[in-house]
Amino acid sequence: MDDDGLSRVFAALADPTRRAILARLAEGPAPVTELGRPFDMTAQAISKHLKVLERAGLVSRGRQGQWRPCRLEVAPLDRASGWIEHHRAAWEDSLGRLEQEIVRIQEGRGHAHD
Amino acid sequence: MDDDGLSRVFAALADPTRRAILARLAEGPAPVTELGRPFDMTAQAISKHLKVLERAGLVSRGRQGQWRPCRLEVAPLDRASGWIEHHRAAWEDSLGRLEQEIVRIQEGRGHAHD
DNA sequence: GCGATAATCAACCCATCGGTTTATCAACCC
DNA sequence: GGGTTGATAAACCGATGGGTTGATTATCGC
Repeated sequence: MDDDGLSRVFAALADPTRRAILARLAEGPAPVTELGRPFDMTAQAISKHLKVLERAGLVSRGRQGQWRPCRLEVAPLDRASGWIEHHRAAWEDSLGRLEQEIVRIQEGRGHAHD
Repeated sequence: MDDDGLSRVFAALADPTRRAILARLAEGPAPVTELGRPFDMTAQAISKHLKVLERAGLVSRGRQGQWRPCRLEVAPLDRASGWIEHHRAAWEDSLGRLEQEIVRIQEGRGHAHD
């Protein structure tokens, strides 16, 4: 995978187990074993998923005795969502321009270059 | 990769080349060669990227003579962005509940169970 | 100190990814 | 028809991804 930040975030989101972990963390911090409980998967696998999420900046981990509580970090989510929204908006705009273009043509002025 | 829709969308977004292609398509439809022009990459590689985007539902392709014009499809972007926003909102809510909890404790009522 | 629990590290397996090269198909132009 | 251009298909390659087993570290409770 590519090592730029946005790519890491999207790649981290591209796995249902990791999305479920994030969904759980959105309800509040939790230690690793609790995060892994719903899944039919070894603790090591969960640990790997958490490392992916951590490298993407989506979770941060504390240390509290023998537990390593995980917290959701929203900043990368914002950047991801921001990228999507930005380009969706650009698409809407280009649709708008196309509409105007059609209107201009229908008004008999041909394709615009004013 | 997992074959559920959201995973395909996020996986498709997890590559800078594909994001650049989508960014270009947000400005309006384009044939394959034009999409590939900015990249130091064979046409076959671009074709593969487009297939990934198509399987994710992010682009649709027409046929117009020897060209295959590609269009951006926003519906999957909406679903992706929707997933993110939904869980970001859940996180804000849980922060809000935590704040209220703290207020309760500071008011000397201990941790709430009323 | 000792056993149990939380979590990670390391090595390995197999499938998929991103890219290439080579070959093929389809449509245009003369 | 024949050559050129647009686009894809197929086979291959090195790297990475998601999962496992086995061993290791650290902390708790007694």
